[in-house]
Amino acid sequence: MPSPTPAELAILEVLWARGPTTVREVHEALEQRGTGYTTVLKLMQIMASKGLLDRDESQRSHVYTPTIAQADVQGRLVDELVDRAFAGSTSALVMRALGQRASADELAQIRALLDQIERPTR
Amino acid sequence: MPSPTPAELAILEVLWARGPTTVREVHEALEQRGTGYTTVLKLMQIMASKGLLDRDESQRSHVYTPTIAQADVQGRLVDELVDRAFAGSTSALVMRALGQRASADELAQIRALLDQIERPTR
DNA sequence: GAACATCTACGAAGACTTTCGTTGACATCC
DNA sequence: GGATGTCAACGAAAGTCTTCGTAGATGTTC
Repeated sequence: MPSPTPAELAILEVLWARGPTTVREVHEALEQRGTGYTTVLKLMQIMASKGLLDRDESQRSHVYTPTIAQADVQGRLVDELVDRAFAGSTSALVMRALGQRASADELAQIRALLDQIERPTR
Repeated sequence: MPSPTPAELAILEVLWARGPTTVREVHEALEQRGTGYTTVLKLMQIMASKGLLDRDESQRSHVYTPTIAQADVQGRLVDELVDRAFAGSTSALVMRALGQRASADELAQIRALLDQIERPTR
């Protein structure tokens, strides 16, 4: 299954947030982007044919559902970036990200995650 | 300046590793990919016209140099991914990355970085 | 200097992504 | 049941990315 393109990702975000959704609803959610209705429709049809979405045609307005979890897609995209731009080093990516846009709160969150990974609850 | 495409990034990696380089050298470095010589040449010409590379034409074999630092490109790509797939949350990306492929060594590295960020040397 | 190799330049082709206009089917409302 | 609105389907267009064949210029070798 291919990774979603940027426009596909925007649609997936809506579906992940709302659950099974019609084209109309997705289009309304993406309105600020200015993408037309038929554009969203076409993209979702393509995504269904790629296997990124499931389609329920029992109603006149078809209802679409993502076939992949958001976490899986995020993980895949992270892996791709690590491989393409960080020579496979996850820590290199993390350190670049932290050095760049991390607030104190975020740093604390990450420290907590490290604690949790290294000292798993029993 | 636009972000490099995947093929452009592969070329940039060679240039960052070797410094100013001819097309021939880049092509040889990318040989395992199977990309032809003229493909690499064309890409590097396009990159020069985009401003991603500088070109020294004083020799018959032109010598190319990146105009951007690797760290800058990595930072940009991280920012783009954070915006596209993590709703702008750097820590969400970091936590996804850590949960996924981080070895014990890498976790220790990151913990050290956190220490350094939060307790800067004076 | 003729043959050969190397290099740049150019154009074009194929794939993919995103866009939307148009059409026809279906539903709803007076 | 005719007008209006909503929907899916389809085709096509424009843009980008990647690829490479061919041609012409320049250098090298014998």
